[in-house]
Amino acid sequence: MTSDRANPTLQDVAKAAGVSTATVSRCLNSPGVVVQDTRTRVMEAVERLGYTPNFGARAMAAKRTFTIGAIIPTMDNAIFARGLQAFQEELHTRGYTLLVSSSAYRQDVEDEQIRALVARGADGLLLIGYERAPSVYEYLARRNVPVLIAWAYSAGKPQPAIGFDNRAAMRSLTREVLKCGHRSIGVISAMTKGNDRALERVHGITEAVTEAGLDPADLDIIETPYEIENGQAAFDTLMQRGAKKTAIMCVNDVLAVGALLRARERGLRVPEDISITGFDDIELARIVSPGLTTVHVPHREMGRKAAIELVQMVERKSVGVSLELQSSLQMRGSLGPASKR
Amino acid sequence: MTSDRANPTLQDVAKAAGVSTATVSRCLNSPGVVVQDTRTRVMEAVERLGYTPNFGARAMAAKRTFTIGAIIPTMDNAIFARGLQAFQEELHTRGYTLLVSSSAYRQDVEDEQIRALVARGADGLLLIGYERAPSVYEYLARRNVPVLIAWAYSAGKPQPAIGFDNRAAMRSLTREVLKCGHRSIGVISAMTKGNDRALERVHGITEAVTEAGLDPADLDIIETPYEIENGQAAFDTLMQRGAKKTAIMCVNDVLAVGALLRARERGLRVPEDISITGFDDIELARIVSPGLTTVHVPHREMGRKAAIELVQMVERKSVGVSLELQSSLQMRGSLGPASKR
DNA sequence: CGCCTCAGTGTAAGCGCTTACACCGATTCT
DNA sequence: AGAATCGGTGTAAGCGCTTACACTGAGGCG
Repeated sequence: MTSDRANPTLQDVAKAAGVSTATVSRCLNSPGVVVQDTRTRVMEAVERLGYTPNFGARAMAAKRTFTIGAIIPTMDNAIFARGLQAFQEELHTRGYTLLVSSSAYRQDVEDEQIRALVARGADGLLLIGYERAPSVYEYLARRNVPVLIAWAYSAGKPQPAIGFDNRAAMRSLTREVLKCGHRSIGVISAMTKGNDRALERVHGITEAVTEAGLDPADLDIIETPYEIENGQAAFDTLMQRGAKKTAIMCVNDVLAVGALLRARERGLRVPEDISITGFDDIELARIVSPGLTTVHVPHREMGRKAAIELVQMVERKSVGVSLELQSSLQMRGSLGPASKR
Repeated sequence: MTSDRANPTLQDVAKAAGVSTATVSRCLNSPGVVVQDTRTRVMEAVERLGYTPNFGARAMAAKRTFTIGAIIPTMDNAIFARGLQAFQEELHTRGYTLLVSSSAYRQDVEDEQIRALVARGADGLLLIGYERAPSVYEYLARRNVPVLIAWAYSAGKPQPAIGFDNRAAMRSLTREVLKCGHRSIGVISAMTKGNDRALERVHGITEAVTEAGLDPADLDIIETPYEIENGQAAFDTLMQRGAKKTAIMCVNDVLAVGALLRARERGLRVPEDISITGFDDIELARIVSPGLTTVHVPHREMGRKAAIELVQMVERKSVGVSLELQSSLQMRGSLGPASKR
């Protein structure tokens, strides 16, 4: 039965090496405690049989999986990719494996995937942004699974997070835009429902505008899903309605690139005829011409530090501390003085 | 003990609902077989306790996980993202969950991750390209885990695959380049070690060149890792050595974009002074200006069909059939007539 | 009216692994 | 020399779940 064609088990290895299952297990998990001679014999049997431990069984017995789960809104573009890559690398050096799912920016999907990852025994979870149903946090707390929020940071939130202040960053960028003399500004936002990063960024714009003594109601704001095409379409809409804009601020680079492309297609010169700004500083931002003025986010640093902190939490060496990283303005060619009409 | 603060188990639910564990299990897995009344009682208990089945235990007992694993070379750029997204979506509609890891283009890492996914009970695996150690295929065969190859297709390989003929596609693109009068061609390839797609593409170029009666030895080929920066550096190298090139063919869009940027930085006009081509037709290709002439790959279709076939294989309704998809040339501005010196 | 059938449920045997505890022979100490 | 110690190994009890099989009572049948 046990030596059945198929999957060798600990039993099989033990038998093959002439030791007990306990010894085999020890060879695999704490080799130091087994004497050299036995160990080589066991390892050889492992090799010969092509044995791979059954993860489920192991997790069940050990109550640890050395697995971290991450759920990102999308894999479709590069925003999360860089940070996640760094996250994974750091995790790897610490002996953890990363499991990733993407929620397609849908809260119900995210919910489902959180449960899936927990059920799979994820020792900890990395989630993007704060906004989700309280029941989700309750569930996680009850299951005692540490969670770290990334890509966002707001003082005063109960959840540990590592990220930057989306609102403040956008505020500074907006100040620059205003400094260039722009007064009629269009805003292309991602869908803010369930996406607190986008919402914070929009807030940053309105705050800066207000602070400059302007009426934020004059901002022409449009919300659209996260695709280049939508950036293009939104740009059209914005140009067709209301006062003539001299600047378009986008809450992320993908939408900004869409706007930029469309501007070019419409024969507008950037920034002479119209300025465009983004957020995130993904690769695209420096590829397009003119380069996109945007907010630079320390993706890799964030990923790396998130990994470090989350592992601490998982190993109960930390209850979760928040960390605010600094974003910075990345000035490129797409922002210029407001065109005098 | 069982009602311990922490994770409710089947036991707990059973007790709370006043039924046996078997009944709870049945409610969860084949609700049809349980009478309405009991079922609602159980479901209510499940809800109340916030119960989530332990995946490991379930996998161990049922020998099925409804999980598919995929290992891609990188998440760092968009090549695999689109196809993977489609793959995941299709999987989801069929009740499967996708687990993704990235191997950073390293075979040893891939190897490790294959084992990790198998250990986690992946019912099937999606792998990119054919090239890997035979021992890996043996391992998978022994463990009886269905594997589907994607992003590549070569007739005559034993493994089922879904993809396109990288070599033939590059051959046609090269023919176009030759048709434009280019005779001195530089090639920027990704590292071909362990990356059969890149190698095939290079072969495609040499074949087309040979077929045109030229000497493939005149091709100036350079290999470099997969980053925009490297494309830029490679472009410099290529321009500095050997005969003056009129066209640079890159085995993928990322490198091509790097080359394009550098060309621009060096004050070269594309395509008047130099032509540049890519491969993959990722988003970047249409963002840059001039747009990149490249090979369009049906990413989403590939992802979707891969999911369908792999599920068939996992459910033992197919032993794995290969499917060749058609790629097509995507002509944009970056390819033009050879500059007459 | 007793027997068979069958739908609905319970019982219990694993699935493959980790680990507390027991055990044993070889040192080391007094 | 005998006791205490200790490193190396085996024994066996779960971990939480699925499922073959056993059981029970209600309805249909002759």
